[in-house]
Amino acid sequence: MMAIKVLIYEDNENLRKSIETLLLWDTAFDVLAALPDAAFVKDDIVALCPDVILMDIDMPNSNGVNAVTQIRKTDSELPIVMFTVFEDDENIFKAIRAGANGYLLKKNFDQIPISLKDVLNGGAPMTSSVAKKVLNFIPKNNTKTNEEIDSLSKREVEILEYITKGYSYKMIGDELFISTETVRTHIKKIYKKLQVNSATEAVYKFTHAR
Amino acid sequence: MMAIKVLIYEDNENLRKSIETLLLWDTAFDVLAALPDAAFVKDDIVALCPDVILMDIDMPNSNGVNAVTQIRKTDSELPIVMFTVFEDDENIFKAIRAGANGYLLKKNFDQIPISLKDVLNGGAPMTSSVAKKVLNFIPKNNTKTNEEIDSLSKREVEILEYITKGYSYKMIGDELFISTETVRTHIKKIYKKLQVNSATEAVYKFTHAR
DNA sequence: TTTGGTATACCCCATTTATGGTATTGCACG
DNA sequence: CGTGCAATACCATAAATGGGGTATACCAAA
Repeated sequence: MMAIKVLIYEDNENLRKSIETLLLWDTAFDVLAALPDAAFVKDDIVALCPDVILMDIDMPNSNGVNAVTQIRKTDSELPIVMFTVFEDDENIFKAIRAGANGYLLKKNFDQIPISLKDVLNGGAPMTSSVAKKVLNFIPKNNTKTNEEIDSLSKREVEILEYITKGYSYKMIGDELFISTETVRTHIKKIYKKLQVNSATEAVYKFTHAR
Repeated sequence: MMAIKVLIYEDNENLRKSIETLLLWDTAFDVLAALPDAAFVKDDIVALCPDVILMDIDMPNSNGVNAVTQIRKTDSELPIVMFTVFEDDENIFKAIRAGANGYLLKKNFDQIPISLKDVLNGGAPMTSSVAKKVLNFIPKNNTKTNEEIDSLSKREVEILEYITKGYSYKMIGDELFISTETVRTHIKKIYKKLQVNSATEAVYKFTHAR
């Protein structure tokens, strides 16, 4: 079994050394480099060919999330585990959207080896508190049905969808082969049913239901 | 410390007994009931007042995901951990959207105690292979940045957000303590930058970017 | 220092939208 | 066979919005 080639980005020197030491203990790993700065992450990858990357988020002169974005521009597969103290929605969301594969908190330092192995096996290692926040990013089924919107007829929904796309009354009429006046009649009923009095308000209610 | 009151739904009798036995070993738990069917889940909850639920997905006469949906109609907080062999996107997605808090695979049987404790502490216990699939539900950043939207100034974005919420020019002006005319000036620039000519069009472009 | 971008504010004018009506046709449900 | 609802269409009027200007103040970058 070949050793897993790891590339580490972590600006804190003590922590960086600690991670190296931790991984040296485990013969499964081969630390290619442990760098304090991800400014040249793309060059580093070309030069070192890592199997997996451990990436801090907060570093001077660079940002771990940006670094992930950079990597993903050329390599969509290389597993990346974020390693950070940040546990807020914003950072987690940004990292995931940038294309990170795992999200490890610094307080779970000891989980580094298992997480790196895990991500290489196609998993997405993350602390369960982080997983909780990830779940929150997924829109839930709204159990309580929206009466106002349900009361709209099929035609009304159709017209509201055109409104949503920014069509004017005239454009909608042309599209549906009905007069502008008829479009207006439908819209008046829509506004009554949704209890609004402008297109943007109706769109807001409509798109924020469910 | 009071014991954690657990309610179990699992149609397979052997497995059901095994789970009970496993939790009996751990004095932290108090198994209220282990039922083969979730048909009367809402009544069960009212009668037993569990702290946490372990829910199988595939059961005769009922479905674990539907059961979660039923529960969420009246209780949005009660922690629910799914316990299933299904590892496909479809089932995971449905369960999460229905409002499940954790997703445990039957092959990780031994993780039941830690997962139940975890979910009660606000975590979202899940196997990392499941976490991986959950991540896939989150839309990734489009590497190609939207130049039009990026060109908007901070103030312009702010105003566009009010437009999105259905505010009229006057309401926006009142909200930001600027004149309606200034709001109009901003909006004109927004339309120029986004190359649109109505509020609904702008909102459509804005909300459909990213 | 000049230039460019941002934020502020006002004017005029044409178009679009919103609100209030009225009216016909067709279809489904009791 | 009415009654109700959906879908169609038109009229009048008022309010809001969009497009064209012009102008000042501030700040940062060239």
